[in-house]
Amino acid sequence: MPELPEVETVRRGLNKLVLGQVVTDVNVVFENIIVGDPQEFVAQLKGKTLEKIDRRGKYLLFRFSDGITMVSHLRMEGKYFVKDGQEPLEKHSHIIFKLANGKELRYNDVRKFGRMELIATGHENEFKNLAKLGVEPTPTAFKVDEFYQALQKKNKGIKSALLDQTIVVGLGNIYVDEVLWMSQIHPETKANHLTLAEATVLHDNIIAELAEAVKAGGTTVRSYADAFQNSGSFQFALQVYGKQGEPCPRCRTPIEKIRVAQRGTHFCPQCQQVK
DNA sequence: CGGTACGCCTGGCGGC
DNA sequence: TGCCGCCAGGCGTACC
Repeated sequence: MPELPEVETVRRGLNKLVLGQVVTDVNVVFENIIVGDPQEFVAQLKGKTLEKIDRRGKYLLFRFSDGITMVSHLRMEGKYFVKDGQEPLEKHSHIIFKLANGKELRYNDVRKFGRMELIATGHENEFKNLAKLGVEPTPTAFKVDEFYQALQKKNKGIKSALLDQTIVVGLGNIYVDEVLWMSQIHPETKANHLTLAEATVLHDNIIAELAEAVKAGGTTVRSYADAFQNSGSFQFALQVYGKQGEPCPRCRTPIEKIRVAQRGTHFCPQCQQVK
């Protein structure tokens, strides 16, 4: 489900709902969600206080007392709900954190792709999935000249390069199609063929687009919901994602859908041409 | 090393 | 209506 704006929206919601709560027990219904030994996972978290929730790229970092961080990735369909412990369990709730106030933080994931893992706070970069992440898409962390240099080293399509999270984090299949359309760059253009001018436009659009989507509470295409079970509203701002056959908002040429890097890819064949 | 293909899962939808 | 194949916002791993 989620790209950076959706993960950030979930993070903000959870920070309002469960901060300062003590975990009294954890019920692991589907063990494959947990990386490592599920019993150890439960034992480590019992009695710990949730102090805050951070985010790195699309990963949520739950900061518990005693230097424990729970790294949680929602992958395609993961969601967190906060429910009263009395309420019946949803069909796809796989990990249930019981809280001292009688509520439960429930992790729900139809496709069971999400993963959770405990690490030592401050040692994030010893975990290679976190260590390989690129910069956050903010004006302070994400610099045009570094972006351009990184693209020069990538001998693959720009869409694939932006999806792999090693240059800049946060873009997924929806927002990458949107920013490439905004920047008038074909998704199969080799990353190392972009000019500095093109990279600059793309850089500015990535920052602006993700910030706008965060402001809108994310995008709901299928099933995304934040911690309050609200859906976002940014789907109303999408220009090309899911718009195949509809006229390009810029030139009226019908939007096409093709497969790039094994992903459904939407673009305007007139405005976005391979160079 | 860097690049691409496939597996992980369930459910919804369109076509027959 | 029922079944089947395809598709889905992501990542990690295996293999070249």
